[in-house]
Amino acid sequence: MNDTIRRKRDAGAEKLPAEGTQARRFGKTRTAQSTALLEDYVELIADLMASAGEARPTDIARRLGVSHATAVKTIARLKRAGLATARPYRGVFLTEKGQALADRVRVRHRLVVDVLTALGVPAESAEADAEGIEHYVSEVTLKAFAQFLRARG
Amino acid sequence: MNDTIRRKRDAGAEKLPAEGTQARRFGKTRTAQSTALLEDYVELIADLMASAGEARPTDIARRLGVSHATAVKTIARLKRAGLATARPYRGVFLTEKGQALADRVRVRHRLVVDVLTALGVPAESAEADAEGIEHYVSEVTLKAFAQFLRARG
DNA sequence: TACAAAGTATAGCCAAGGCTATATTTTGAC
DNA sequence: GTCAAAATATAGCCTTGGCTATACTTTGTA
Repeated sequence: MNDTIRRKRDAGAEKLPAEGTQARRFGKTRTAQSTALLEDYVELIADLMASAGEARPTDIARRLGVSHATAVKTIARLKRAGLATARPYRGVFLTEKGQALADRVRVRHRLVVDVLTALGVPAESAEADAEGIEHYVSEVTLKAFAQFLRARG
Repeated sequence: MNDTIRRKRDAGAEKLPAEGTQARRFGKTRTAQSTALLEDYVELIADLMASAGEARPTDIARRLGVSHATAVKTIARLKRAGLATARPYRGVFLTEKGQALADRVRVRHRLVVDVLTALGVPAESAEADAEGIEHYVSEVTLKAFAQFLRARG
């Protein structure tokens, strides 16, 4: 029908901001998403081990709001990633690597929640939002957060 | 071999914190992930329309760092979601709904970047991290951010 | 005007992350 | 010691979001 668009297809093309930069940025975000779930699992497993003495697929599933089948499948991924060990019907355990990740995640989570709270976000929202936000906070930003909290006393 | 675990399988079970709450929290995070990508696309399309006068699959793909095929497929999803319209070989346009979403996303993005910057995060990191963070900031938190920036002048 | 290059679309593949339904194992109670 | 219930595992299916390879339009230029 009409072809108002497409007339001069490269008009303004060179005016676009550096695509490379943004592409890399988005790319990183995508990668972060794939690790976010594993981080959640590792965090939760460490939590369950500490509070209940063991981490069972059923508890993990319930806490994450997914089916046990899904939990089991993801635990298999954790094993493949070298973050956890598990033998059939015998519970899940974190490897050293998994424990290290859990520690890092826990610290980061705390920091994000504290910053949100310091900014005036209600505790409940801070906890809920941190669950999503924490996976996308870089080391640099994390340092700035810590600094901010320290300065603020 | 050993069965140290599993001995008393419900020990401490009732000591676990309210699973319902956390399950819902994680559940929300999952849902947010599925909309995050569409938000990115809508945001970018609006940006391209404004800066280049049109939004073409190839440009979208390049800016997002994905293949054109992936971009085309996701654009189809945008159409299904009622956020965009597109006819073969004729570019992508936002619907009213899509434009409204783009506006909301843009405002939110700005707010997140500004808050990060105010906290001392370097501009580049702030931009990069905001790309991931913004999708997980609730309305309540957004309000707190705005308030914080206002109070801080 | 014809044609090559650029852009666009489609098909078919893969892994992740979700589900339900169907085994199988373990456990605790009888 | 049996056996039912609970937990666990497996199989098969779906959607999303990525890819490459291949085919088809559009466009600008020779």
